[in-house]
Amino acid sequence: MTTKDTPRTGRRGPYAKSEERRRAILDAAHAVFAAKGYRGGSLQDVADRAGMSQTSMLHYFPSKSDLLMAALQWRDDITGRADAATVGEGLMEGIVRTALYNEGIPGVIELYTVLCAESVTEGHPGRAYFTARFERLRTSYTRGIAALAAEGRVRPGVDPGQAATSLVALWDGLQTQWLLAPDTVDVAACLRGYFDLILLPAED
Amino acid sequence: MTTKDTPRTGRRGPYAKSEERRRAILDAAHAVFAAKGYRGGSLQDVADRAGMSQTSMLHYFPSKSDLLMAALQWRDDITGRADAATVGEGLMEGIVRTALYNEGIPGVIELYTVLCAESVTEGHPGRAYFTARFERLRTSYTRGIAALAAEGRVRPGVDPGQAATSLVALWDGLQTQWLLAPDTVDVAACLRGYFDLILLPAED
DNA sequence: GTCTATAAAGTGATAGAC
DNA sequence: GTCTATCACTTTATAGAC
Repeated sequence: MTTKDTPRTGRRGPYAKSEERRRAILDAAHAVFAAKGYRGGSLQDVADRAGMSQTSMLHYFPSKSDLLMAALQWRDDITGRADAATVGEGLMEGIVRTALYNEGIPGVIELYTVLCAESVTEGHPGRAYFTARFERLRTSYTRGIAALAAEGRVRPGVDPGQAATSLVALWDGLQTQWLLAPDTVDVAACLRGYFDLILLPAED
Repeated sequence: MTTKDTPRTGRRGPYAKSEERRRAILDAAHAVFAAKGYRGGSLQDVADRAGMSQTSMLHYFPSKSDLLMAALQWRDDITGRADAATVGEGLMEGIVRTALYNEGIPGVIELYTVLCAESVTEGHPGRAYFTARFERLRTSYTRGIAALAAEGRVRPGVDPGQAATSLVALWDGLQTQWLLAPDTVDVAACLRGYFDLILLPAED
């Protein structure tokens, strides 16, 4: 023991507070990057919103790119829990339900739309993240559509891989148009329309 | 005559040079904004690429946002001429041909993809431009699909407006995925796949 | 029209007191 | 852990000589 004893019950105090701080920072980073993009949003903007100095914030996330990656991962953790709710649900039902839910949280859509396109620019720290995300989505949807095809529920001539890529693209593109014209574009209806095209009417 | 005479044949000299300069600047701006986005690209970057000082450049375009709008308009003028070539061609043929052509000029796709998403951020000067562009595209494609529907060439149940929105969204989303994984994503094939879904096989 | 010089503000990041 | 102070740099934009 080089320093004075630490009471057992107090151990988690600082950890809990530290976690709370991290959470506040990530929440602020999410809002700032969604509204201004990664390049357009500054550490000062995030710190102001989180209610602390910019240097204190850097104690938790040592660089701006660290903060971006942490914000993206954090959002994944949250939406990952929501995705778990789709177990047992059909591919189409899960996607349409999520699209409807997303209309209530435009900040999340804005974050992904803005950062995704920004990530294709020179030296953007989010590029690997979005590349991997797209690969994962394409693989997942291809499996889902192939499973439906095995049940004979997919229109003949539809290629599962191509339909999966198209479904991801359609969803993202619709969200972009929706952000610019929310009263004109109906994301969920268009996605349902696409499923109506690739799926055959139920047999029973 | 307050100053010395201007020879008639020399009149267009300075205008021609000025136009050449403007063109070089717009070309550089296009490349820089495509590679780094509007917020990520600086006036110095553009000036360096155009081969002049940053202040000289501001003589032609007095502010950064002026430069962005001019670059967008300039590209419209060029692609507008290419679009004129689609007159008399079918909607699908024109779109697929353009998509194939675009694969050869990734910088153009990058510019639109990056700036379009960036334009939904706070106070972005390109927002009105992209909002108007989407409205124009949706209207144009809706007309094209409705015309095909009138000929009985569209699958029953397909709504022209919804299909037009979806077509624009699909194309944009495919280009984003293509920029991140050009060897995996086939934009033209997916677009053809969508037309196969909404169009009926030819009768003859 | 083009330049140098510079203003005026903001950037991400570091040092070190407390 | 949190702060002030500050570094080293970049940003857009202006003033004015030539």
